[in-house]
Amino acid sequence: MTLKDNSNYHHGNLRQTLLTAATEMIAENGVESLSLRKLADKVGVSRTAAYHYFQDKNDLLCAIAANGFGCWQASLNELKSNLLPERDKFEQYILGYIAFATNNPEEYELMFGRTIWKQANCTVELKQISHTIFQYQVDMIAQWQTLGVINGDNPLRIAQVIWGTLHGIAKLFIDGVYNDVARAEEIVISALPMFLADDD
Amino acid sequence: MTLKDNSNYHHGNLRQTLLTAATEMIAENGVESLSLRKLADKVGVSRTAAYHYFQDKNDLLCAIAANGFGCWQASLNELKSNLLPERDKFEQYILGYIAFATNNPEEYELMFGRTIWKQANCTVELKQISHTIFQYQVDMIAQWQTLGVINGDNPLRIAQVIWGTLHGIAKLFIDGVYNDVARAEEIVISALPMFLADDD
DNA sequence: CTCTCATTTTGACACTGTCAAGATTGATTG
DNA sequence: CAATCAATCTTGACAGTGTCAAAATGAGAG
Repeated sequence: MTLKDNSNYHHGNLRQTLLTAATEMIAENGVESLSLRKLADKVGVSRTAAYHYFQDKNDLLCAIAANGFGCWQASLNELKSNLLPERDKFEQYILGYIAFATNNPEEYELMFGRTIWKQANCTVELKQISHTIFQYQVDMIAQWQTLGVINGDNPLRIAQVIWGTLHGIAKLFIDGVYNDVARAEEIVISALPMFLADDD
Repeated sequence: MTLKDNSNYHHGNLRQTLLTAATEMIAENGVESLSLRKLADKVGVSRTAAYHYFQDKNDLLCAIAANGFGCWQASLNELKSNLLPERDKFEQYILGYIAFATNNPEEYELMFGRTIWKQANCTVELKQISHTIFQYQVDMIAQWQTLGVINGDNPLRIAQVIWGTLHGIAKLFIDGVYNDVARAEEIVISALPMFLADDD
């Protein structure tokens, strides 16, 4: 399907159209298979039109990733504002993380993958929003630790370990090392007792 | 430096030469920046010479990864044959995993990354050797659990969780989400108590 | 010496990102 | 209303990529 409707020139909101179309293409076939030319075709615009809104391909990808972080942030806010006991909230967080990753595998790959982060390809805008969220998560986990929901002495360290675990399990499935994505949730559930404080 | 010595034709052991040169280039600048043409230049051979030994670029990459798994297997064997108490062996395994990943980041990326594993790009040869090693690791961890060194009920699941944690921490650093690679070891050390059985 | 065939090269094609220069058009003036 | 302007989009071009088909090369067998 083609997304353009107007005449060729002065599309109106090409920037947004490009973003959504690109996000769609990535979700379908992965970051690797996104080319600016195919994107332009899909939107019904010439090869280099995107260069008026994005410095280069990398800039586009960063903008998409930034969007993804926005969604994830919203998800976190929703979690924070519900009324479950803290222990259940932590479980929700864990499961929510894996759900987000496995439901949007290609976007997750973009947000947390080497395409963007390797050798400082990362935009300042993206660097800001992502660091904010990283910090936000660390704070959440640190607080759960302070509240006695989860184990460990160093709050920062335990937050990094938990993130690492979630990220690692997600990645093994997303990258295809494991095939059956449905298993990701099972695995992370069996990781839960490792984190939770021993209630006796 | 150029690796060829003979005359142009009938290089002698071009396959091996290509493999080592490619491995070198990947270690230096990452998988993404390896092109068959630059590789050919470095070896002093024409662009398409590699096609006589590898079906395509992917086939080459799989062969390199297979090599990497060979090294990692050797590392595991060495660990298994030392005389430390099992608990210390487990620690050595954990630290060895992170060391391997952070010392050979680009090769690790190739071995466990999406370039090869996504959408069945993986060679049968690679699939075999890697699955053997995956299973080997799972067995090791399962045995540590049986011996009471580490916690958990389902040996397979705990093995997957531990692998996930190691993989995740390694990846966060390798892909550049975290910058200071030296921290990887610290983080994984603080993950240790989570796994180890509570000795009281 | 000639033949054969594994090995390597050359030519070509489609695809990629990106730059520089031109074309189009809606809005803004006079 | 007409002319100009600036934002927006297109065309042309270039270097780089993987890969296929066909040609060239040379080492060893007969």
